Amino acid sequence: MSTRGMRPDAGAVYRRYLSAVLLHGQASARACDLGATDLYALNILELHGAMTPGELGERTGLTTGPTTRLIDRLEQAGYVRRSPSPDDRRKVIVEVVGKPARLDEVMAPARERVGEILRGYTPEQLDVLFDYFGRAATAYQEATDDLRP
Amino acid sequence: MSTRGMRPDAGAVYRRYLSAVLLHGQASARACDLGATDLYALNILELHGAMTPGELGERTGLTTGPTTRLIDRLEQAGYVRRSPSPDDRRKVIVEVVGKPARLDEVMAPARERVGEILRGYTPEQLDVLFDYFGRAATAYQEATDDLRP
DNA sequence: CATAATCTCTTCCTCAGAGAAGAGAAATCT
DNA sequence: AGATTTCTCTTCTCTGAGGAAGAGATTATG
Repeated sequence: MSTRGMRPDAGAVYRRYLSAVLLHGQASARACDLGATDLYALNILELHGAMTPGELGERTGLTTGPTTRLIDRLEQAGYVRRSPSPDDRRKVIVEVVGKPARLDEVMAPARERVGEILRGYTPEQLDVLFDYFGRAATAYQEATDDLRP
Repeated sequence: MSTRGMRPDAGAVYRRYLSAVLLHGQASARACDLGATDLYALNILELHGAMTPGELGERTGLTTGPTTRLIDRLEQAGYVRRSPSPDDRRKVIVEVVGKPARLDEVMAPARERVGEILRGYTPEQLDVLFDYFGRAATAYQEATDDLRP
């Protein structure tokens, strides 16, 4: 790739990168029979930490009924655990107890390939990359939060 | 990903980054009422270019019936166009005719934030980042292809 | 040619997942 | 204490996506 200044195809490169990452994520979810909403909720729980069913329902956009059954599915599959809230006995805390093993397995080839790529960079270049990863993660997280109406 | 020799939290940083990107993608799709499979198919068409319903069905893992209706939905919404194959009159070519405007709109805040971040790097650092984007896109694409059984 | 294979599309059926409404338990407010 | 509000969970219903089987059209094969 030609990399001089702000190259004119920067947007195209980034779009292709984003599409490839998204497609791989979707394909991975499919490969381990995880429903779209279920993985969505798992991602939320991993990024924001444990929360109540109410908040999870709000973030997923589901009403209380589907939220309960969503948590049932995740709990059944062993990805999530319900525990009583210490300060409010009506509430329940939902926390991730283990990433789907199958998902890790399915994503392993991609991780290996990315690892291979990263090993090709110098420590200084890796500093740049991981600086970007950290900042971009926050940026996407904020942008996602802003999407909630 | 193997993170030997890198900063100890490299794996965690990368996982958070990946989760944030995936979650934002899912949230964006939701925000414009695109079904998970529909967006999946659109991503495939964008990354691999025009193809026949048969190949699209193979890549999405759908049988012919659902594939036809998937294309119907995308065509109805104006994202995709059917045209007859010139060399085989049984075949149909499905091609992306326009990215969902609403999706672009929904993703704009994230793009703006990422653009802001990228503007903070020197040209040399941008070289590293876009070199990575290009390589990683190919890596994820290959890993996704390997997922197909 | 005639038969088989290929490709898309249609039809019917099934079922997971989402909404609505309400019950029960617990906290909060007079 | 009694009343209201807040949470979670249950039940019922329904929409919509996906699978199976087959029709129609076209191409390939013997």
